[in-house]
Amino acid sequence: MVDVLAVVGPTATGKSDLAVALAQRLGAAEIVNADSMQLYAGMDVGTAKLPPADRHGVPHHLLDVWPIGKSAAVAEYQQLARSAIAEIRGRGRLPVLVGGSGLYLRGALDKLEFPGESPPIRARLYAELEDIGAAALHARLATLDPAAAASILPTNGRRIVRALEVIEITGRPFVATMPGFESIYDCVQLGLDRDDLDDRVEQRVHRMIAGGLLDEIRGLLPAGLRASPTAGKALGYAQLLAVLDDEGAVTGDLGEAVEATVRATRRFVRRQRSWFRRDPRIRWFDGAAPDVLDRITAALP
RNA sequence: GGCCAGGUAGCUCAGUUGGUACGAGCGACCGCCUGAAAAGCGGUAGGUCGGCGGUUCGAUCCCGCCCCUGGCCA
Repeated sequence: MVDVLAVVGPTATGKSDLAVALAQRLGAAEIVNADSMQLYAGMDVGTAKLPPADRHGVPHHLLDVWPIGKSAAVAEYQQLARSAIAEIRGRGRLPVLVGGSGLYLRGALDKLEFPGESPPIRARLYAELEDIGAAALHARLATLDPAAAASILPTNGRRIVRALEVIEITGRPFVATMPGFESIYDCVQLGLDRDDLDDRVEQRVHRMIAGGLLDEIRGLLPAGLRASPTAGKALGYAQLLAVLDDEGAVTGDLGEAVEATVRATRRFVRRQRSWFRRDPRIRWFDGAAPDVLDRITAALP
């Protein structure tokens, strides 16, 4: 058997349930979350976090570990994931990474090293971005690090800022291209997809609303969900927040917010597909096939 | 039945005082992504400008008729 298994793919394909079933069938397996939003405590309905009852006794790691106000960070996740993996393996059990956050997955599994960060420097750069615009910052990046500038579009303020930040704190060029697909573990990545995702996404969003997403958001308001740099930008949360006031009263067009969530989620599915599509190591399975589990176990080494 | 507004990209709408449609947002498709990644960013494809006829060198824009939609009046 391998060091670690990963169940990846776009949202709403059934990864969570499948992973539990797989863990049960394999035995001695534990799940490690690789979903950037399920890391947040309190975001349950809107992130489709598996309720404890549906985990069927399979231990889950890295759920609910970050407070709402925290800014998410891949590098931190990388640490958490790797130590969870090490710990599980240390007990002689198999870690099964599950999630659709592509960069997080690669951060956990692959030879990726994230340069440090400096909140003050970043804050200053963002202020400048606000001030002089992305094009001007990009011009500066071009003089400091032509290679990075060449691979980052002049309109992408966010990445330009990060590149300048890294250069400033490390004194070295910013490596703006992803490395090849090389894992630090002996691992197998199982990709789950299905062609009825547009419908499933729509149904799921409506189910979330029916399942109390609005109340969940209201409950997170005091914790600072609205001001939160990451959590408040999550699919569904951002769109609904836009039609809720600080008391949680609906002040806008709720129906439109729901539709916007569906659209944004479908777009997200597309982005996830184009991210995962490039990774030649992923072995794809049709999540809609009734015998996915059999097919997957049959394909395992 | 009469009056008014409107019929332009898959959708919602700009626009052309008659001379190759600058179209926009959303959607679709494709792609990028190293500490916010459910975020951020880029590219491409879509239009007989409701139909028919007329005026004109030329009509999506003018005229007539017709069809459709919404509203008002009766």
